[in-house]
Amino acid sequence: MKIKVSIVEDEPLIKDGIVNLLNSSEGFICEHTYSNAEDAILDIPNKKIDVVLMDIHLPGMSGIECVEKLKPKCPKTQFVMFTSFEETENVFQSLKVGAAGYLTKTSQSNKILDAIVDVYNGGSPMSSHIARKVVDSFASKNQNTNLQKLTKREQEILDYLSKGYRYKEISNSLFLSTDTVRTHIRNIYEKLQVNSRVEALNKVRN
Amino acid sequence: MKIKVSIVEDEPLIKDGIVNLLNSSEGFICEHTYSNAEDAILDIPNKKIDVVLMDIHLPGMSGIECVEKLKPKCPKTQFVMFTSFEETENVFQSLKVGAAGYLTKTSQSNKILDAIVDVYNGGSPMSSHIARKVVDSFASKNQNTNLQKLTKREQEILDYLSKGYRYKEISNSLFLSTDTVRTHIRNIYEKLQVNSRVEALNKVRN
DNA sequence: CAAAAAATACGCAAAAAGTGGTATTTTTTT
DNA sequence: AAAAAAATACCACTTTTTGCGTATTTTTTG
Repeated sequence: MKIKVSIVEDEPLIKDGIVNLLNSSEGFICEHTYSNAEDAILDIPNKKIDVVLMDIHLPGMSGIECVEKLKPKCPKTQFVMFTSFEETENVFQSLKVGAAGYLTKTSQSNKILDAIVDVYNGGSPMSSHIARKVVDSFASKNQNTNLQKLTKREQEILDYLSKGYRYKEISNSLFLSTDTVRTHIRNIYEKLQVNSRVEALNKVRN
Repeated sequence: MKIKVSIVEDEPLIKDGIVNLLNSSEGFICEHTYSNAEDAILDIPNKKIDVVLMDIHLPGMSGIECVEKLKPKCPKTQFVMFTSFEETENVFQSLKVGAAGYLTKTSQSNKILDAIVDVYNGGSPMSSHIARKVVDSFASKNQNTNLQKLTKREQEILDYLSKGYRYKEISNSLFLSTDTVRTHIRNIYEKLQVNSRVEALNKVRN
């Protein structure tokens, strides 16, 4: 089984280079290529492509937008961004909209093939620097200063609020009177400077 | 400038091995070690450690919890998890609570030193497989099937709900009657099978 | 063009949430 | 031991949300 690869790249030299590399390597096949995002969006959903190499800088629609549109239509297809330099912010954005990894255009042939096999097997090829950005973006949400203002009990009750429980349901769950629950909630709102559940949750869930 | 490293590991053989490796390598120094999470929590905040190697499986409190407690107190210190095998779920959890990367205990000496330098320089050493898990966890939030059930207008109104707006505030913002807003919200709840704002938001915000 | 979907709107009633005041007991901190 | 903070509880009142029914106009789709 060969890995079916497509490439979206406007520079013919680079595109042809990659196509040659793929078709002359064992285990890869590249039959469809596109020189802009618009064409790719129209055609890729009709082919069953395993891996798409996507240039970030394209004429017209960017490669990032292109992934954003394509990924929902082809959830099984893996997208690997193809960048000139290590453009941290762009790569980061790409991962957010559904790309699985990225490659720099200066990579050596074997690195490129490795990366394609890697995404195909469920990995995310990326530098450790980008990896850190990604890790940070979902780790930071822990030490929430607003949450720390609340007492244990208040945090517990807020947790029930976040599940959509009613006062009565909370009081039953915690064996308290509803009035006590109301008091706690009033204090929570006071501390967080809000006047409703949703606002309170927004304050603690960044 | 040497990189100051600490290690939290209950197995003396492994711990001593690492300490030896570090102190006999150029650019590293390891003066403080701990054989359990509790001791580490008490002492590490007092030292200015650059990188902590943290075993996941410790007697008593786990290494994951240990990072969770320590990271807020020492935001500049980088934590690298130290695992026996590639335990995907545990590593993933560790990253969530503040670790920057991980190492397997079977790594070769030079890989270990490389990883320490890497985190110290702002990278996140990890396999491409773990990287994918991390990427997925923050990318998935896009094609939310529940959100897709809603019409444009309904999504727009849900967006206001998510900010804690009242019916009146929403209708004023959109130049609608509050009754129309109510109807939309009723339909949103119907489609999402919920009976309150918070529940609706939970359905679309995974 | 006909049918379906989406967006608009009104009314009534009940349930839930939010506001304000007050107070006692338990736990923690100084 | 005294003071402060946290957890508990009750009452009265207002505002907001939710539930259910119905209906017209506009837009989209087959």
